[in-house]
Amino acid sequence: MGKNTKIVIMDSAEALFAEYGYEATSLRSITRAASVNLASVNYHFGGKETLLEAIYARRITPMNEERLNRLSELENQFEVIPVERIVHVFIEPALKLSRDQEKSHFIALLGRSYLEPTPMIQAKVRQMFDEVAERFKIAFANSLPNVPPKELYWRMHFMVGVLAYCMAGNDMMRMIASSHISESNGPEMLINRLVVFVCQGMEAPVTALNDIEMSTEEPTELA
Amino acid sequence: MGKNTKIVIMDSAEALFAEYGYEATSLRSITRAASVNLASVNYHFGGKETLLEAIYARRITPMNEERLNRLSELENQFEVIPVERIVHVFIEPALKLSRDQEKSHFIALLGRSYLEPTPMIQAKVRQMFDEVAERFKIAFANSLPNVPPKELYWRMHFMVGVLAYCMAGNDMMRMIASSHISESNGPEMLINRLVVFVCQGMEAPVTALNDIEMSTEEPTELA
DNA sequence: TGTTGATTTAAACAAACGTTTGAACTAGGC
DNA sequence: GCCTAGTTCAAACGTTTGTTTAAATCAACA
Repeated sequence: MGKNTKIVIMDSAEALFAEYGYEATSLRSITRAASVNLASVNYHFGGKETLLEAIYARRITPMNEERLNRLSELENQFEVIPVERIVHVFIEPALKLSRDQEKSHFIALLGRSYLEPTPMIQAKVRQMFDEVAERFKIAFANSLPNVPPKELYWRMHFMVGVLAYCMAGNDMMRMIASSHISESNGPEMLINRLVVFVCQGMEAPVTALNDIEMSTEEPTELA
Repeated sequence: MGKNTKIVIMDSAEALFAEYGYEATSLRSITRAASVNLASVNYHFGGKETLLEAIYARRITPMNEERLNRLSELENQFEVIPVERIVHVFIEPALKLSRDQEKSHFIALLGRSYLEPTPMIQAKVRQMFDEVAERFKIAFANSLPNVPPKELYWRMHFMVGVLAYCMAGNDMMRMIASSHISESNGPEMLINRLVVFVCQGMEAPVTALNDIEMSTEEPTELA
């Protein structure tokens, strides 16, 4: 029966971490929401920090596997993969989780984690992310031969940034959840819009970089 | 002499909040870093939460004023403002603060604040931001007559998202700070790259939205 | 049925938290 | 020089935090 306790704890903690943040969520509020004893967290997970790691691992691993599998499919299917497909395969496995009532809490938690200062969180998220980033970097490089690697590096960061923001769901996801937006079916619409937005940025002509050498009006105030 | 104490406290708190987060930073660590008495925070600011509000107000107000002033200049200068100029005037006043050693801490703090779950922080940041968002929304609408308002709404969110990510400086800013990247002068390079990236997304043809109706491979697992 | 190992429980732990208190101190104005 | 308002200070306040302990309970096998 102990297996069930672990799951109940992770579910409650996941939701509370997402809503109030890791630091602001106490083990007491978690165990109260899960209707288990306070000591259960330390017994099953070792501590608060290890609990968080377990929560990350539970969702991130399958999500990244899906990203990589679907990227492999694209590599088999195309000689040179259209950029939209790469972007879509990167973004969709993350944002589609917000459809799932059960997993939607985690996606908000993960979105925030990208900006979280806590070193342990930083390390954990980065480690799990770098693994897929490398694969996608290669894929992008193949589909965007005109974009130099260094430029690609930055644009991928931008992609991750806006994705993290959408995952965290700064009232954006909440607005599409509350379906007073008549058109289309929730997250799908957001995903499509985001893919279009990111693709345009990824495919931007690199020569345009120096075109925007506009007058900064005021002199630089520090060296 | 009390004025100085307030400033020293705000400076230390700003840096610590940025590095460890609001919840994880104690008043004791703040006052220790500032070399003032523990009770000083409550005496001068009323409490931890009010201290944070004061820190926000100190930097956000002038930043937003600069954005609005420079947008007004553009409105006087152009019949129809080029999109890059609007994007630049929105992004630059924020990211240029990371050049300033003193204010760079705050910009990281603010970047995170966009995703912060704490309700008080959410409210404060949104309130101070909505004021400028409305003005820029109008400006964008004028310069992008082919983009419907609802679409514009989402794209502006994307812009804010990727900007927030860059502000928070998830090791990106750290990499450009550590100048082992030979080319160009730090934040300027990031600003230009980000402007290009965002502009492409803002100007994306709206018809492209439905072009990306790609096979989602697996059936939607929930309704 | 009795015993063993795994799990749950209530209670307590020391440490750290934000905040409050009242006395000590430091200026200017009369 | 004293007095007053503003500020600093050490100390303590009551809570809350994550973690630990040891007894109680449970499930299953011999």
